[in-house]
Amino acid sequence: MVPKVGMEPIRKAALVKATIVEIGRAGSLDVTVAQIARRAGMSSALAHHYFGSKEEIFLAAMRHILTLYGAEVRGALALAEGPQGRLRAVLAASFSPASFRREAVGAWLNFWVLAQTVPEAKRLLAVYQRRLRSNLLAGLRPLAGARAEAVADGLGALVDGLYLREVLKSGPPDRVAAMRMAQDYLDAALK
Amino acid sequence: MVPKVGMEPIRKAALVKATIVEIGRAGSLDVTVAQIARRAGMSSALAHHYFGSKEEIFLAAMRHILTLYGAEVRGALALAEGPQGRLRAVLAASFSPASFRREAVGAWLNFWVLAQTVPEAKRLLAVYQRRLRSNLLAGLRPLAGARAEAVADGLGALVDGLYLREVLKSGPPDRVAAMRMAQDYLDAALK
DNA sequence: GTTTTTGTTGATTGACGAGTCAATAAACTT
DNA sequence: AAGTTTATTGACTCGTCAATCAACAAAAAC
Repeated sequence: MVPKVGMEPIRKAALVKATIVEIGRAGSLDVTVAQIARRAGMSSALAHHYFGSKEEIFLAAMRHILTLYGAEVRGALALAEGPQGRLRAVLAASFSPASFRREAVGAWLNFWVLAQTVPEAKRLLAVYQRRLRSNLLAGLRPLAGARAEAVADGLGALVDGLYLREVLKSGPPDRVAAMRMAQDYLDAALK
Repeated sequence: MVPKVGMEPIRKAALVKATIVEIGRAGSLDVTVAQIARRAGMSSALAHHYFGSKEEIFLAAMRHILTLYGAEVRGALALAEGPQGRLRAVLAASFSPASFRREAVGAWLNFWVLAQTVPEAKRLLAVYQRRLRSNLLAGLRPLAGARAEAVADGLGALVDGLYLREVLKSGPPDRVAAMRMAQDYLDAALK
């Protein structure tokens, strides 16, 4: 009830976070703006005021998740040494506690659905795929030569598949198992 | 306008087919019963009459896709010889023209979303996963021994991932490429 | 100190959609 | 032939929800 100045970024961040939580809870994009706004501690009118439309809210949430993931990758890559280390770093980032948590994975799946109808969502997902691919490729070329591309594509699909399966599993996410599975693929492909 | 007897199975089949088409078109589960009914050539009231609710319609569509896939696998398996042949057969069925077509893949993704909220949908998807796993396992045990389970899980995730990626791609589905990628994984794992 | 910008919400609008119902008609049953 | 079951739909109810609006309050600008 006490309006303060400089709220915009705070409100927007709160809405983005609330959106991911709500999508994760609902397990679908059937989440009302009112729900999101309530969780973020404001009226739905305010949510519309800042974002203009529900679609914009979703897109902002997507960008947030992608940004988070990007940061994770950069961070891990900075410490990595050698091609093998770089590859491990990329995989570790993909299955990091922050990225591989229930909410985020659930949201991820639903963003995939969103991408089928909203071009901007498709674009964002394509950016993610390209980035993953080129990161893997950088590590793979010295190790796999001409086969690097095929391995990168396979590994990318495997990572996505592991995310997908995580959604259906009950119980807490098992990052270690997922990580090992990706690593096994890599070892077998490089043998 | 001319009621005939014995329409129930015909109407139901038409609705199921229309559901898959509409979900594929829309790219989401935001499809109205009226849309589905119109495509199936009847009123929405009739759709409700036969299925009771929208959710039941979705579940019937899921069962249909799973049944189709199951038949495909059985058919391919009948002709297969030896463990290698059986594995190839399972993969061929997974990427068969009927299963790996746009509509079906799009519907598949959305059923995954449905499984997050509708227990019966989750159960159906679990059945599919178990079946795929045990089919792969049968072929893998003679070839991979103790590592069979890990390979089956990895290959299963890869197949799901390839489906997922198909959704985002533009252009017609490339069954051959998907098939090769799965086969490469297999070859590498068995090496 | 008045005007403008920024923050905020309750109330309302307008659309849409799932599910129900009453009514009509043909086809089987007895 | 009367009664029951199956097929079929147009019209309606009831709820939900995205988006808008009018209004109020505080801070910043002038």
